[in-house]
Amino acid sequence: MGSGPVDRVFAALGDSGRRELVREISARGSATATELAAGLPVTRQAVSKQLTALAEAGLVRSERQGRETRYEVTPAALEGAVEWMVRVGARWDERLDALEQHLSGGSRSGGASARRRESSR
Amino acid sequence: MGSGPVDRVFAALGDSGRRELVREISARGSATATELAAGLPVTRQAVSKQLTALAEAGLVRSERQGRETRYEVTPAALEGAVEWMVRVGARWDERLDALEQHLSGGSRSGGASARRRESSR
DNA sequence: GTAACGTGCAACCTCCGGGTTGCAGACGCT
DNA sequence: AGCGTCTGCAACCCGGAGGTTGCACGTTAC
Repeated sequence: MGSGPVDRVFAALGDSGRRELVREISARGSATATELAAGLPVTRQAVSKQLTALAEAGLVRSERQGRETRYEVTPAALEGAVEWMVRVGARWDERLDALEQHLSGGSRSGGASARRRESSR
Repeated sequence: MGSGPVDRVFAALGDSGRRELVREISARGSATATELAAGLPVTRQAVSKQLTALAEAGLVRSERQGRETRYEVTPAALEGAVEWMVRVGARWDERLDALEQHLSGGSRSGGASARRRESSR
């Protein structure tokens, strides 16, 4: 049923704290548990535990460098989740087109360079 | 921070049971709480409660017809979630291209016509 | 060597969300 | 009207997830 990797991704992203972590790591490029915990009202262990969960979901990747463990996002895991959403939506094609336009700001050639960073809130 | 509508969508989709409900409603086109509960090992009230949560997240829409309340999916709410994922991914553009190819089976010209309905399970 | 930093593991606590039971209110049918 | 069905609301139970404290191990700096 839903025991595939997609399930883990959704479950992992279901928590706002973990989402915040992913977002923060994505913004910094990479980060350690201690670094992330410094800017949060929680303990390092809590962050570490969440990072483990995210890693098991395939959303982040841990890499030990010396005495610290750096984490970086691995967006590949999101593909399955997106696909799931696409399957759920009935007439999605038009929406996907609109989404491309919306995200790329009108032209898909620029790509990452046109990436905008304005917060959604 | 993450108090936007996107947060609710992710939180709602974070539960496998709710995901299953969305999936089932999407497959049937529309359904009632009692109908859905019939094929599940849970009570009608449980389903109803989950449907309420999904409705608050904007993923489904309730509409009362006579004495029964039918639910149908509203995929529009997923856009924000997808956009969030896109923002998280750094070099996402190539992945998005690959995703389009993957989803549409190679050609995006057909659009809705190329939509596939084979279940993933 | 030893002190300081960063990490991982384990036990414990607490709270919230999913589920259930029970009941009362709508609506449809005859 | 009277009965059966579908629904919504409220109170309650319980397991698990997120968080914390405490400690031990590896690593870098002095």
